[in-house]
Amino acid sequence: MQKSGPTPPPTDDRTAAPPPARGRGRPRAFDREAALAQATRLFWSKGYEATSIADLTEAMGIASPSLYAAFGSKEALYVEAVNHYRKSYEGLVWGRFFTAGTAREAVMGLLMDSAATLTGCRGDIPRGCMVTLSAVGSEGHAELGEVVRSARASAVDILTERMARAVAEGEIPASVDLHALARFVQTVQAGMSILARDGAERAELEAVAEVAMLGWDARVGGRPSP
Amino acid sequence: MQKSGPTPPPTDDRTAAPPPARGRGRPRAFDREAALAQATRLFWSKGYEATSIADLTEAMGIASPSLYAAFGSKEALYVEAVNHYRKSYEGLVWGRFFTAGTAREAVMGLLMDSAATLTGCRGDIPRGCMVTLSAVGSEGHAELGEVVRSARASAVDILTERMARAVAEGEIPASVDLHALARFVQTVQAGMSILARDGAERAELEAVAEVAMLGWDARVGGRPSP
DNA sequence: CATATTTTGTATTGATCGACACAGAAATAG
DNA sequence: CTATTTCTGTGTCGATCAATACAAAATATG
Repeated sequence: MQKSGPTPPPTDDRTAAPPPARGRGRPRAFDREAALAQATRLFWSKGYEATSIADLTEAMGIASPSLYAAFGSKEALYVEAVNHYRKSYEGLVWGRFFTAGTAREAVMGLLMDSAATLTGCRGDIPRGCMVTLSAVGSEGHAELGEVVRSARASAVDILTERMARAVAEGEIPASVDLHALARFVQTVQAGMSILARDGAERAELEAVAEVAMLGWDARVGGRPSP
Repeated sequence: MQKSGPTPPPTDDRTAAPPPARGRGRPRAFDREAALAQATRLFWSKGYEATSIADLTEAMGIASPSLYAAFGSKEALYVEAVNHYRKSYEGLVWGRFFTAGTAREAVMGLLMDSAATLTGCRGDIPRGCMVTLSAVGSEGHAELGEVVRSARASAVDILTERMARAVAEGEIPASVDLHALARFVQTVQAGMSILARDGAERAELEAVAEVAMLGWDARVGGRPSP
């Protein structure tokens, strides 16, 4: 028995479906991406622990063996859901951040778009940020906690990098504590997720963003830090 | 059979142990308050869903029938735990708020004490605010959601009332949007809980609080809102 | 003392959890 | 066609969930 065959690389990397090559056996009867999107929405609105396999199979329109064959386990499905969330929805919040000409406009755009997106004003999506709210509820699941923690860390990294560029371009004085400023923006955005989940309206969060930008201006445009 | 006896009022109100009158039967072998404190810590750090009865009985040092006899159900125990949390720990965060002479000092004290308390720098307590973090994870438990939601609402009420007093005393111009300002402070404090749960240090949150106070100053001390 | 009342410890309850066995169905390969 | 491979649907696995039944133990009352 020849152990050859174009065995596609054993797919050790999670979250990546092997090239969509159509295999040999019975074809899958459901849309994997659509099912993943439904699972994402469910995890997003209910959290990891509170979402059961029964909830998932009902929302995804498949039976549990199909779920396990396609995604492996509940934890692996959650990891894929987080990645799907980031690819599909983070642009709503971070879009203007990357196109803005100044760091101030970038942060302003981030907070304003957060106010709109997190309150569900961008179509029919759950309230709050899936990654931010995963800070709670992923206790006791080390691997999942690491996934969402690194996602949050990347956000603060992006903020810090953008501000460092602004320093290099002369927009922000070199004396400003960029880490504190990035943490401040992260704090406001994280708080927005909780307020939004609690029912706060878009206009309220926009007013919060405006006050936050006053803090930004005072720190950046004002005198060098004490 | 005479239906008399000094039946203490039927204890319809939850969370209130009837006057510690020693009843007739076998005395309870554990300290109800101490057991409640342990349950509070567990709910606080793991959340409602992720905390099982087995976790609770182990931490409280009792068997499940004793738990149910003393507290009624998991939901009722959680409600008592939230009240215990508020009575025992909210003072660490809100203490200076009520003794401060000005609204600014009150808010500054609130945020600074939050930075210290939420990072566990006030003794051996879990990170983050139990009430804030309950915004997530109490989905699908209507009654519990209402308890923690009203607790959060009372926080923003307290903030607004203090600011209204400051307006009456001339500290804050009447033109300032108090609701937006209260929401801003609530947002920063809520965000701090998430950052703290994520591992942020006290000094980082204090730096965040300082930037937030710059926003306060710009809004309150600055020109009347645009 | 005897009796009533309450708690404790052991052992379960039915329900639900995540995950899977198995056989039939649907496709490709030879 | 037959053989092989893969997916679907039914049914169910052991573990754990929240919540109790039951009887022995411990207190108060009479």
